Amino acid sequence: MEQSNTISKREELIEIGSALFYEQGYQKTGIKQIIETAGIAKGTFYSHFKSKEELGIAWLQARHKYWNNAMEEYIKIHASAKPSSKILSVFDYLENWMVESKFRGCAFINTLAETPAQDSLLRKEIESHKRDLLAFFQALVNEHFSQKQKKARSQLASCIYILFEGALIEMQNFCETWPAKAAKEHTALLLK
Amino acid sequence: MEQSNTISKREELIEIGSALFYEQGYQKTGIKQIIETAGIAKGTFYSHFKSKEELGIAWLQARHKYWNNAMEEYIKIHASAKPSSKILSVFDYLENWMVESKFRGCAFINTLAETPAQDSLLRKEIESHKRDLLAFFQALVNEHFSQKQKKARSQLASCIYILFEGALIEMQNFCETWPAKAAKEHTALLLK
Amino acid sequence: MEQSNTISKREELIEIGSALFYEQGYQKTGIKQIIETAGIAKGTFYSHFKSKEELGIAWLQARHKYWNNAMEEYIKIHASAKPSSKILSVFDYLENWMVESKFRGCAFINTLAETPAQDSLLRKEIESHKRDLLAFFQALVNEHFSQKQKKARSQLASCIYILFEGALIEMQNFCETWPAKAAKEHTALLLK
Amino acid sequence: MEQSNTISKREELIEIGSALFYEQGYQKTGIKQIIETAGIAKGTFYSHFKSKEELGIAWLQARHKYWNNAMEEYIKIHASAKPSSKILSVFDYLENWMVESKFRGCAFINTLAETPAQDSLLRKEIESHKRDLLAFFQALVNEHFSQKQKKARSQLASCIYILFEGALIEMQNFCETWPAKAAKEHTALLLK
DNA sequence: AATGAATGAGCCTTCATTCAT
DNA sequence: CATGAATGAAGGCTCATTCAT
Repeated sequence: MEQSNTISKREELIEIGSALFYEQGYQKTGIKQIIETAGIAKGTFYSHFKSKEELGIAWLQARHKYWNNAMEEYIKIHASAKPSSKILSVFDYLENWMVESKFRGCAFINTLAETPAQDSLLRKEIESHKRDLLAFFQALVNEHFSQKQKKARSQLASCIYILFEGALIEMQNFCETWPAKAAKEHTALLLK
Repeated sequence: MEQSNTISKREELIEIGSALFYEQGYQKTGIKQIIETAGIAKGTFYSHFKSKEELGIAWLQARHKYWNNAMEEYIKIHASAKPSSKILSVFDYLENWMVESKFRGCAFINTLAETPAQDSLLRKEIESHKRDLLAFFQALVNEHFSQKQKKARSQLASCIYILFEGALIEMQNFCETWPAKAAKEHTALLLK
Repeated sequence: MEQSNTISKREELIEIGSALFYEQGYQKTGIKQIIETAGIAKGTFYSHFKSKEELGIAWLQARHKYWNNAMEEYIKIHASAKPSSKILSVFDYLENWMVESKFRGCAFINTLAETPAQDSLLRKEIESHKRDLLAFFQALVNEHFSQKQKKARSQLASCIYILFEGALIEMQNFCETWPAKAAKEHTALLLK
Repeated sequence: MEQSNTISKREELIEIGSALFYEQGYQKTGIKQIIETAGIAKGTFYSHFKSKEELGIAWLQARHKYWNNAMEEYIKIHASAKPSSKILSVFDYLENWMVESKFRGCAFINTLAETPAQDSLLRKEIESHKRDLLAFFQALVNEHFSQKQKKARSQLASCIYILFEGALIEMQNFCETWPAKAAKEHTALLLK
């Protein structure tokens, strides 16, 4: 009964960690700040997570779900049923994201930049998230150009994906929206 | 006399810091490791740089020069005099960079990810470096499509720039070369 | 019915603790490692033992029984009925112990070294165990030299005991068997 | 000038650490307590020692010197020039040590008990200290029984050494002086 | 019995920087 | 110009124990 409207401490810690990791970066955010924000003791934190990295992974996994949901929700509202409309809508979503929130770029790419070790568990989450996004574009492109050859469609999806990623990082760099606009405009041409 | 073939201590520190910052990230690299690698004392470091950030800035400035030189050198050798050839050559340079060195992505983008504060001096260097790269593409696009309208040329340059940035980050993410190839292939179409 | 072939949880914990305490030392072994090895929760541990020290005491008590049994068993097999043979056999037992097992010295002496407080309950177990060993030698010496004076016999037993203890600690230190051999050889002379 | 009557901070830390390590044990003594006793900051400690283990080693090395000096000093005062007198005097030194100070047994054996890892640097110091002591007895035995065979002398020295070590540990265990007395008495017989 | 979240002091170590020498 | 001791906060993490469920 209680349980349904209360979030568990673990989930609360993921939420707190998520906000801090995203805003300040993974490295710069210490366990101390997390537990002080949560108002709990060190040991309590470590009864929920065996390490900082475990919270980091939980963060990225939660963010994966959250981000994808938000994107799909945006598309549902703003795009038509046509796959091309959906693809273009993703670039609007990107622009909207920057404008509407405390935008600090892509959590996954930021964490990638902080994580040199290729075999890090964080890197696994990052790569997996990005593979999903690429697959998302691929599926829509396949639908849009159903009669084209597989290779051509694959190249197109890659290109759109790269444009999306490039736009995302440049918005973070310049704190401006033109990269999203430029990437969208060009993607529109590609879909003709 | 001595001075001409000896690198100054300051420059040596920049070189050491550069290697460590790039490989491990700016945050993860401590002053201690830098001075131990250089074989000097704490105080000596701080007589050359007033803070870690100052070394960070010197690093990015040095890297800006180094990276641009390496790129221009690559173009000089591998591209023809035609601007379109030069542009495409930049994507080969990108691929070659990953294959030939301990590739850890773009030092500037990595540092951007670690540096939330927009007013940070590091951010200024990052933005400046990227503006230069964009301007570089713009100049070549202008030359290539000299009869087109300014706006169209500007959009094209932005698009190529975004493709380049996206390819760069995805190579780092997937540790594969296809993003550079895909971005180059598409850029080739844009230049027709 | 069940009970006869199942070990109780308490005994299982003593066994697990014993192995870890002996191998790693009392201080270095944490409750966490013990419960994880046992596959139980923190609270469960504390429903069986009111403190770490209580488990420590149970360990030493169990070890006392185990070690004495093993020694007596060894003597039964390797020594004749003569008390002198039994005494000398104890030194063989010592050497065999080191060779045949993951030898880490005497659990009691190791714990003594970790336990400065004289009034500690652990210290009581340690002293008691060692008094038993001394009494064991005393009884055999008494039997062997039944016509000698009490004081002389007491001195001899002490001396053999000290040789045994010294050999034990030096085997641990040097990871070699010569101390047992030397102590045995000398004890043989004493018994002539 | 100042320097000659001031002890360096490093030496002061070794002194403080030595007292605490000996009284409480190596594991139980934390860096926190050491720096609080010294009245310095954590970082200061780590500018003098790169780790706790380094202080531990410095402690054992200092104790080696200190203990040997004290023993030799004792012998110089209490023993005659005869090697047998010197050997017996060592057992008096042992008894005196326990009576005159806050006796906690042998720092080396205590640390051995706390240090399972055979390749630990602490273990090296411990073994080296004990080898020295054995060699010390050996030299005196050689002098005393110059006409005996090498093997016999070696066995005798080992035996005296083992008696000494055994007495030492049992004094710590029982908090009584009889082990030193018994070991001495027996050693006296051996030297006849 | 059994669970595991909660505690708070502690673990060893590193951080960037300052400053007297 | 160089040294390295000094700082104090913070780094991630473990400790033995308690207690509501």
